[in-house]
Amino acid sequence: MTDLLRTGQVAEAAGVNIQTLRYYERRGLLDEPERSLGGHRMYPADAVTTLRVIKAAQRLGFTLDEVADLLDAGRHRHGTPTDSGLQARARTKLDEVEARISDLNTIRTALLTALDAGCDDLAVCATSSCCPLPFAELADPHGDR
Amino acid sequence: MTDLLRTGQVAEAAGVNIQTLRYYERRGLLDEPERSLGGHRMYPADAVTTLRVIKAAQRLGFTLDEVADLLDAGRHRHGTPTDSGLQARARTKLDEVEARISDLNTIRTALLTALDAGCDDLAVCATSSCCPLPFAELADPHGDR
DNA sequence: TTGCATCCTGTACCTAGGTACAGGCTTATC
DNA sequence: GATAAGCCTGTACCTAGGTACAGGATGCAA
Repeated sequence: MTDLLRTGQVAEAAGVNIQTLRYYERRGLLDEPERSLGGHRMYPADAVTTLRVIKAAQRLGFTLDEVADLLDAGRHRHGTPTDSGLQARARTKLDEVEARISDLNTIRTALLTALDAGCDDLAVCATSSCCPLPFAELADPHGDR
Repeated sequence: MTDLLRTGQVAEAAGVNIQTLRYYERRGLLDEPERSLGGHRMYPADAVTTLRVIKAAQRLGFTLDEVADLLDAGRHRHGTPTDSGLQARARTKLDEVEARISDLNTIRTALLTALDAGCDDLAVCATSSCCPLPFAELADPHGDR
């Protein structure tokens, strides 16, 4: 009952779009807030904190699904000693990030090689066996961050 | 007239989906091939090479738009001495890749920090000022490879 | 000539993480 | 009570790089 915030205030405070709030609610990242008699959402102050946590986790490379999981794990653990799985998940994510860095280093090396060799036309390089560019190998361009 | 290939043969040889061939044609990456009397596409053998070049450039981190540009630049230069712009573009791409690596290293450090500090619940960390996780800073999660 | 594999076009769908818009209702201020 | 700002819902759209499907035509071998 104490100082509830309206959608616009929460969005402003957390630095996100209003639509994003509703999107996160749909995705299960944000609890459904109370409503005013007229149906307007009324958020407790800690919704802003939750939003900040979501943004921080995203910056660490977690997808929204993973963040939802993480928040959920934290919530269903009031009383139990510790371990929300955050440690394990962070380790997994660290592995992913390191793999990605390693891929990018491979790409970096290939680009340096191309610069070094003075490659000037891909179509030509592809047929002149002297070009050092790897036209078959190279890490899977598996997208993602 | 010499040994033209059908869609399925080209796709198979280059290791891509048939739909992808048509998609690349629409995007301007692949020249429109000749057609049989009945309207079936008939590709020259070097279409396979072009596809391999496209895939290689993608692995180097170029988007399809950039690859289209690169191929085009190569084509409109039959006769001129050198410089298709590949060198300059490779340098630009190298910068992007290095920036991405640096971002990921920042993320990596943050994850290591969280592991080190034994952080166990994001929601708790966010409110306990002793948590070393950066809830505001950190590189823009700018997506992309 | 039959039959089946291959190919054609057009259109819709997929992931991820949102953003935008239309049309209408609520809240707050004067 | 009027008016403007803010909020509601539902739905469509965006990027990037494809993939899938329906319904019909073609190519090729027996």
